[in-house]
Formats: sequence, C-alpha cells, structure tokens
Amino acid sequence: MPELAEVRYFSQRWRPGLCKRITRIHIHAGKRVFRGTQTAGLSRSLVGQLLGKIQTHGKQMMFRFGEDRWLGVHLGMTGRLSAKSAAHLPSKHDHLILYTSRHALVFEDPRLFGRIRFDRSPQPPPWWSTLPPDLFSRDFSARRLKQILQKRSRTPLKPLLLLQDFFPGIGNWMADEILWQAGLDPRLRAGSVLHPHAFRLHRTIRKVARQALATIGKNWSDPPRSWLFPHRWSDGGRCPRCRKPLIRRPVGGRTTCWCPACQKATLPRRTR
DNA sequence: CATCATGTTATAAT
DNA sequence: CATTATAACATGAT
Repeated sequence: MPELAEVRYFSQRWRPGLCKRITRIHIHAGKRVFRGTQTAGLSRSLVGQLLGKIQTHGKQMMFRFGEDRWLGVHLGMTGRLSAKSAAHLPSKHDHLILYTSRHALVFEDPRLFGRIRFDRSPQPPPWWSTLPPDLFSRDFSARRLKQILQKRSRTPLKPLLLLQDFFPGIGNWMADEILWQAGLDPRLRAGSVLHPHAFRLHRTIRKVARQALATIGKNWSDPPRSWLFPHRWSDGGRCPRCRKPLIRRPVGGRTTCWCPACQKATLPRRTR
C-alpha cells in the first residue's frame, strides 16, 4: 500500500508523540522486520528519550530521539503506523510499539516486508544521508531524468519508475498514474523517450507527486476523479479521458493499468 | 484450493 | 563489470 504520499500520511500518525517521552516499548524481536538491526538494547536506548523529529524521504521514514538516536521505518507492502491510547494491548502484528504517557505509537505489518532500523550516532546514519535526490529537489532535474532514461535505455518505463535509486517514493499506482497522465505506454523503452516527451514526463512526475501529497498525504482524501487512480483497480474500468476500456496486465513483473488509446506505444524521433 | 497483493533484493542471465 | 529479468520473501484477502 504505502508509496510517497501514504508514507507521509503514516509518518504523521505518530505526531502525537512529538516532544513526548518514551516510557516503555514492546517489540516482537526476531521478526523479519528487524533484520540487520540489534534488538537487544533497543528498549534501553529508547526509553526515557524524547521523540524530537519526524522526517520522510520517498518511502523511508526517520524518527529522531534525543540528539543522537535514529529510528528508521520502512512500511514494505503492508506496514502501517498509528497512534492508539496508552492502554493499547499489542496485537498479533504489532511488531513495535512505543508508549508515552498518553499514547501507544504502533508499527504493524502482517506481511513482514517492512523494516525497522536503529542507530545511535551524532549524525544521521549513512543509509539515510546517502538517499538519492527527492522528487522535488533541484537535483531532480529534467537533465537528470534524461540521463536516467539513457543509462537504463532498454528498461521499460514502468519498471524504471519503480527504481527507488532514481525515483524515491514512486510505487505501483503512482507509476501507472504518471505514465497515463504523460500519455506514455508503460512498455516503452526508456531510451526511446526523448525531448519533448522526457521533459513532459519530468513535469508529470512532480505534478502527480505534489498532488498525491496534498490529498492522500495530508488526510487520506481521494485524488481527483479525473485521475486514473480511482478507475484502475475495478474490472471493466474505463479511461476517464476517452472512456475506452483500460488494459490491466503485468509489465516488468507488476500489474499495470493503462489506456491503449491515450498512451503512445511509439514515439516520433526528435525533430532536430 | 488457487490467485493476487500500492515492495525490495538476492541471484541468474545477458 | 553494468544492466536487465526473475524468484523469493510471509501473510491475508478474494
């Protein structure tokens, strides 16, 4: 479920804990979500600390405690964050709960593809500080996009957009939405997307990301009805632009929805 | 019972 | 070596 906007939304579920002290924690140590992280001292490291800062970057979340303790959270496919009352009792898939005097900050993930990390260091840990440019940064430029399209020229657009090293936060529904709005067939090879389509793709990535954050990311409200988003899952869905039936098939191993009439499968060569 | 799932990554193949 | 394709991960919903 969680992509850029959903991750932002869930990160804000823990806001009731901001500037609050952790009184105790509950963990399912040994679960897959803690792979690569030492859980033995986690309670000692967090209890007594204040939650000082909440950040997101693409699908990654970072919670700072005190001055030098960093809790990284990735929601995987089925992870969620929520704030319950302090009386909340752990249920089956609550793999991490941070209790304050008033709340229980819950991380749940039935499918266990998510991940919790913990580091103690004056600066944020390397995995956080080496993340690629986010979709709104100056560095995520049309020039950079064109370089990516050339570097991965044989990769179809759909699986390309899912690569987090290049497009942090884009997931399955966002990729479909972007390609539909940009009028590009998801099976197109990246190398065939040249000016002006590359420039248009860049603009569309930012537009979809911005509006997703303003709706889903803010309060889980629906994106516009004019988007592909509300039509892409139901069988018999029709393109909101031309009303023709949508196609739903795997591309690059993932279920993909597109409009065969609106999304171009071949592009004209650059004119000059 | 079979199929599918809004993610990532190890491994194989090119 | 760099890029691309596929399988696997673990569980629940349909």
